[in-house]
Amino acid sequence: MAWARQARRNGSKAAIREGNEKAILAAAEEVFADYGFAGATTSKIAEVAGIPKANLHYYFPTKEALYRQVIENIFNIWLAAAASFDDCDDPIEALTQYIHIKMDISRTHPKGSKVWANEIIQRAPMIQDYLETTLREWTTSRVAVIERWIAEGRLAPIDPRYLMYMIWATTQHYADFGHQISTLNNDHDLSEAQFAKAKDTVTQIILRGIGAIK
Amino acid sequence: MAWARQARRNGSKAAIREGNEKAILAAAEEVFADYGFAGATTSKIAEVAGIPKANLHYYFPTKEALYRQVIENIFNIWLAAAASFDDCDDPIEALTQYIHIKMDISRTHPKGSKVWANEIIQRAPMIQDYLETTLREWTTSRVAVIERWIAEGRLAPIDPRYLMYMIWATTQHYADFGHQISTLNNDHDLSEAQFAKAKDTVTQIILRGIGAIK
DNA sequence: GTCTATAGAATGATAGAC
DNA sequence: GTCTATCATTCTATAGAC
Repeated sequence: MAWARQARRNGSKAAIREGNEKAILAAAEEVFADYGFAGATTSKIAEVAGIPKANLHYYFPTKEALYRQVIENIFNIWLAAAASFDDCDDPIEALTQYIHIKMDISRTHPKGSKVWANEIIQRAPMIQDYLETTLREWTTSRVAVIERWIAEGRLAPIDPRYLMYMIWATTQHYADFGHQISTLNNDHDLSEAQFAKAKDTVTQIILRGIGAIK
Repeated sequence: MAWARQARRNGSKAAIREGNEKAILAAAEEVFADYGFAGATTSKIAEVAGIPKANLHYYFPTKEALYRQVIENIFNIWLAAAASFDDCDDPIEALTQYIHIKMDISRTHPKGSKVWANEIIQRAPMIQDYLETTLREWTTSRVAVIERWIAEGRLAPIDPRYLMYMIWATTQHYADFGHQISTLNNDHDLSEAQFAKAKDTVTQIILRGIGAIK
């Protein structure tokens, strides 16, 4: 389409759309994280995005459409992180890698994690389909890998599902409960050094806990 | 007060108040868990409690007052659980006990846990005072105990704070993310046996992870 | 202590001029 | 693509009869 190419080049139409959509999505992630779906208001999102409320509805017809987009974004980020889990058949390396990436995402995308947490707490009224398809399949396949490692005597005989929940819980806690952690850190966000220490502690306890290291 | 005693005996006034307050608090816990503070509506709470909305405002003048009461309840339950942590100076026994009780609370009070999670995700707009006083003091004193255990060579040298966050995250996950866990369990809540297994797995990984057991 | 009716404010979404 | 004005709905909270 000639007009779209030209638009991107000279800053009209498509370029404007792209910029505004980004601003709206960033604002929506923040407001949904802070208030949940029901508590978030489109006017607040528009205010944070710096546009009139009517424009928000021009780009995203409904609050729900906007919300689903935000949820999809964090879910895809996590899925991509999970891929690294498969790149390697050494349990120590694979799990270390996975825990580290999950911790890093909690640090870089805390808002998305919070939106997800809100959605699950509310029993996934909008995204139950993801849970029953993609997430269920992903989990089943990784459980199988861990079971094989156990069968090969490379890990202690723990139930892989509860290990997985533990990894999710612990890593996402640094995003979802980040405010509590900061408060207990004398009202300061964890420094880079502190966060590195947390990441290391989490990894060590889990790997030692499943008998992967001494 | 003679009238109050009599009321409790024959089912009028004070007895009615007690019954209605209980019903409202239970309904409020459920609705706040499902929608967060901003998303919950007083009419929904009244509906779940089975009373007209105007009566709800008769017992609890504002939505915020009701919310604070719900939050205080779960916080006090956790504080009581934490006491058991102190009853014993053996790290294995104390931590096992604490993890078990925290897991049991996730099983028996999932809604309260969710309300708390929502509040923290939203950066504690209502209960920041608890975080800065009671929770901070409690944490500091327990960190000191764990540090002593480490100094005595009874635990591996991990940072006690990150261990504590791990225990909170992992145990509360079974309440806050219970819906996700059920979905991955083929849409069934964890059975008693499965939950016992989860509890055992969590305890084992953590205790082994911090070098308390082999 | 109960409950209908409603005030007054805020919400999601749209119309229509620019 | 922007934005003011506004509609229909829903919200918290209260007034006032019973």
